[in-house]
Amino acid sequence: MQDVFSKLGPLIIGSRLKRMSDYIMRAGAEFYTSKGVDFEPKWFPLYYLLSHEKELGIMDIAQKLNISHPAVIQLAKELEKKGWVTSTKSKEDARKRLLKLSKKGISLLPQLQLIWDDIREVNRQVVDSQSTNVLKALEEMEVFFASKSYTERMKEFQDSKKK
Amino acid sequence: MQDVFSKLGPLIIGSRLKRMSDYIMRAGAEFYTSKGVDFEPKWFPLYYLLSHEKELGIMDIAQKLNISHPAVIQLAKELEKKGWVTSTKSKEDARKRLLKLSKKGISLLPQLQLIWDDIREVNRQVVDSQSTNVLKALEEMEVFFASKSYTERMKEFQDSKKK
DNA sequence: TATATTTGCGTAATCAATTACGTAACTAAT
DNA sequence: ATTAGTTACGTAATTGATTACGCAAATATA
Repeated sequence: MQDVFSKLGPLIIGSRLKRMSDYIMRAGAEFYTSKGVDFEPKWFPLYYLLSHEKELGIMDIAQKLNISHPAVIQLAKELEKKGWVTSTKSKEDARKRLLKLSKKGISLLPQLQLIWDDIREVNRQVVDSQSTNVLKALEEMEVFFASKSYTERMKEFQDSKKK
Repeated sequence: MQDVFSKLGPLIIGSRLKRMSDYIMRAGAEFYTSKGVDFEPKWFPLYYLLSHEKELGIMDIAQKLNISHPAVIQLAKELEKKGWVTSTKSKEDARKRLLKLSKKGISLLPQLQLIWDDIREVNRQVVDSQSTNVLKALEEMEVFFASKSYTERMKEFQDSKKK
């Protein structure tokens, strides 16, 4: 976006965040491809999460990743197809299907780690270049909305105007 | 996301930006609804752009908004259905279809302005609450990547490691 | 002027993720 | 022990946006 939107400032925080995130995600995808690794950025959160936990149910994952449970099912299906993830029925709770990395999935980890290290490094360059740290800003926003949601703040502002 | 990801830092800038943008956009949608206005946040950039220009071709818009041209066509279709946007064939260039706000679309503007003012106000609260300004951080990122793309920086980092 | 290339637009297919809905298993309350 | 309510999961439909493709008009080139 250009001129017209520069004046908008706070009005379009959402759109601008989206635009930047799209940009970075796309570049990430390119990078996996350039390294000849058949891995997609959208798999990262689930994969990474599973690499740090023995096994997790679908809903647990959905909550931790803050995505819908059908999204988890979909991602899991793809990773199972790759042979990197397996699932077992829980013995304590027959409703639960537990996901975990397969041996093959675990054995891929070191290779991915190298790539993640590179991504982390370039991202760090970004952050280091900034006088205003985007991660810190995000952190602050998250805290801000955790204490009171956007919608609540909207309501309160509305009310305050009426008086 | 929680614990597991907090250590990730720079690695997941993209995902975190996306998460926050989703959150804000969703809240925006809620707000229009609560005000009883039949308007969706995704329409904002196109609508706002057209409110500041006489008329624009599909590709011009796609570039200005940094979205694909089919996306513009789709959005335009929706706004035309609402009766807020009309289109005419360009006389200078028979390939071009020019979009502009209809009278009805223009007459809706004042009402939308009020809502946008409220959104702007709450967004300003966010920014004002921050010791680290998210808009400034985004601005810096945009400049950073404008001077050299993410992918280029990746390549350079790869090369520098080889030596 | 004829031909090749580029540009603007539209449609179709695809993708990633969501909401809505249904079913089965567990839990709580009587 | 039954019943009601909740939770976990799966599928289907929908949404929003993209890429791929094709056509027609404009532009550049021979």
